[in-house]
Amino acid sequence: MGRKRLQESADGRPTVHTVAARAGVSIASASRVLNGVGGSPETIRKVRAAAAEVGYVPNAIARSLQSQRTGLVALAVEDIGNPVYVEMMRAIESVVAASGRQLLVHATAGQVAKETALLRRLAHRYVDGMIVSPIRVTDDHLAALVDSPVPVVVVGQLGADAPVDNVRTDSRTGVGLAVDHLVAAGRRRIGFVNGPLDTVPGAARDAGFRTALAGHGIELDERLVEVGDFQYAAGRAAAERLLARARPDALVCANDLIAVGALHALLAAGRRVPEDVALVGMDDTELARMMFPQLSSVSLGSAERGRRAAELLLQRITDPALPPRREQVAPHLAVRASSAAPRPVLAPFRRADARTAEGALPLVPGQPDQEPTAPKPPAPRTPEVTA
Amino acid sequence: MGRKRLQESADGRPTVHTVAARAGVSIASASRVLNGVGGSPETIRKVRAAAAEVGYVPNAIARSLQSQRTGLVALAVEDIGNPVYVEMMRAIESVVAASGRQLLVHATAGQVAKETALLRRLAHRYVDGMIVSPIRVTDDHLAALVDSPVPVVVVGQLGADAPVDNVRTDSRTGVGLAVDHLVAAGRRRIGFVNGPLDTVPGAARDAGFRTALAGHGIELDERLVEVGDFQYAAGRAAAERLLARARPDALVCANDLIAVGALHALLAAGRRVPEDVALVGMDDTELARMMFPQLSSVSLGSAERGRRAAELLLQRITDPALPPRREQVAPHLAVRASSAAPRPVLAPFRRADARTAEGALPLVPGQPDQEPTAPKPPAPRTPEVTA
DNA sequence: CAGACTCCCGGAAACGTTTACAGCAATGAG
DNA sequence: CTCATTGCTGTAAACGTTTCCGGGAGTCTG
Repeated sequence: MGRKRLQESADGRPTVHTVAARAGVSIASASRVLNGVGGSPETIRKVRAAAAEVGYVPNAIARSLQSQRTGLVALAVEDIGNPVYVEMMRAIESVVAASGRQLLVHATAGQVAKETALLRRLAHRYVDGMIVSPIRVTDDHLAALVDSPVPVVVVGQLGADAPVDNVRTDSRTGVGLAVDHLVAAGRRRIGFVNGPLDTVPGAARDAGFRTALAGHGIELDERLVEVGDFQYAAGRAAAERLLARARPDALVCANDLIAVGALHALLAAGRRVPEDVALVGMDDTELARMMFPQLSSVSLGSAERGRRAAELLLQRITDPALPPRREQVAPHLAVRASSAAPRPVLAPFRRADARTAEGALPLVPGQPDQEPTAPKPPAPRTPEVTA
Repeated sequence: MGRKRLQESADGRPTVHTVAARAGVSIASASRVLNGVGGSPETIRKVRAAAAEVGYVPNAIARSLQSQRTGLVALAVEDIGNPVYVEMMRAIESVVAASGRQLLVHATAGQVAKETALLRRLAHRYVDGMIVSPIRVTDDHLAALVDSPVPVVVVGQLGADAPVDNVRTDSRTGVGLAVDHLVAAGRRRIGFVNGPLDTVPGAARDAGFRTALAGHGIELDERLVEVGDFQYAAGRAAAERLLARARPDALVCANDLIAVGALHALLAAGRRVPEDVALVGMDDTELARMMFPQLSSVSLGSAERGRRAAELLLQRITDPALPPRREQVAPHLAVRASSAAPRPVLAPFRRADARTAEGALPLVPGQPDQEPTAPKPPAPRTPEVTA
């Protein structure tokens, strides 16, 4: 004869069978009581007691198999050390939590393979949906996204035709805001420290920088452009390379981590910020405000993008038939001390290293930021919680 | 008659039944082929083809129900915005990934209820194990940890008797290292900006600070102690309160975020760092190196703790019968520019506010750190048990 | 050529839960 | 007093996979 049907799970933990047997009722009754639907007072008492005695804890996997949902939502980002993703994550979390679900985060370290694998694994029903923010988008990627078994929302640029829910910003324009601001402040030798050009944001920002300079009739000196990756150390190294061969009077950085690296490089090289070199970062993370001087930064609305992505996802989870949607969040510039001092120039700018010191404001951090300058609050969006 | 047994899942996606039917084989054969075990060449061909045609993707939930494992490991931390957790996470991730599993992160925002809920939910079998790093430990908490249905490893202090795998550091001693260093550099009016005292690390660091001062025969001026929380903004505010009522010549901060806040407060108040006030943070995160001047910081070995915790967890997953283990990682101090200038004092220190400026090194960031000075405090500090 | 061995296959049971359905007792109305 | 209604209950069928087991065909050995 076969192994007698036990009432415990393989590893010895109690199951609903255990509880039912102990309470002297059927598993159906036990399950009902445990879920709080139905049951006579007496049955409820017995089942509750039995469950407590054996320390019953339901197996969520089994429950999910039956109910076809897990109550979990995943977020896959490239680098969880980048504060921009932290802000995004917080925004997503609050929306997701409000729906009674739980958010799980996975860092992909920008490896396409890893990210695709995650999709192909988690998405195999471990989660009810996921939000991914890829910085490189390959065809493989796209394919995995398009026929994902669970709803997916992408934060970031994606081919216009991709039938995937998508929340993006316009970082080309964003870079333009920074350049406009610097030009208005009299800066002309504007440098750019970017991330890898084979990433979506890297390419967009490069294009934005060139377009913006051209728009002001400034010819680009290629020695003023340097590329690293989107991290602090690489940003600093890239800025050092740039400073070794050129004398910018302003630097635009492709994100705040790079900007912090550049700030360090500048100070170490004895340049004053903003008097000698004005500095503008991107993403407008908390990090920008933590620096001294506080960094001007182009906000790409990461919290807002996160919030909207989460809402899109929840909608799609409840109604998978929805057509693919695309939303856009406008960038805006937060001017702070690192670029606030107008460069006192009288005549058409000539000598790049004719720097003056006076005229620079004695900027003290702690002053309220002169918040968003540019395309003022994009829309009457619902008030956002995050900073 | 009842609904005919369909070969598709409820939501219309193909199942192994679909594939088997289409390939003209049994589900057992289909499953075998899909898992790469057995199958004749012909069968393999047919099944593969069928799977590709219908776009079959296995349901991981069902698989997990059968195999009793998910291949997922969760990490629950309080604040994912704190770089110390990012470092820990990276270390854990690399160990976990090497074992073929995937790491999921959940931020609990320090809410006990949330964390316990996570435990009670994820732990109900969604993951094969989890690492949690609670900053507040309640009885509820402890109970949830002890009888978690899946293996749990705690990073942080826990009652000595708790039968839970546990990797800790000794932050009492850690604070002592900072104080020793500052005293050796001639500082006497040493302030302390701490996190909440009702947290485990907050309490431990407070005790460490008091003990260390006493060890040097320095009487503690309570005005030099201030409390916020473990974030940047609160740290800055706390430092401002402290500076408004006292004139420290050094500040120890309970973590690097607070230290950055304090740095900001100091610079805004016109104090030079390190000439006027030496500054030491804790956790030795990347953030400390990103500041200008770079911050001295007490490393609590977060990456190492993460790595060890992950190893402990993997061991326990494979062998749940292991007795509870406890490991400890020793703190050490990284001295950098923010505290490197010895305060030039000749005679036994007298007047607390008799500060001098000369003698301070013109410290340039970017110099190699004078790495770990000493797990070498004056007295062999009590190796610390619980907090 | 017979027997043993190997390989592949399909049926069916399991993983632990939820839930449709039907039976049954108690209650209320007429 | 009868019948319909209500409220619980238990049986059993799902959810989609993996895997044990027995049977059949083919191959090798003696």
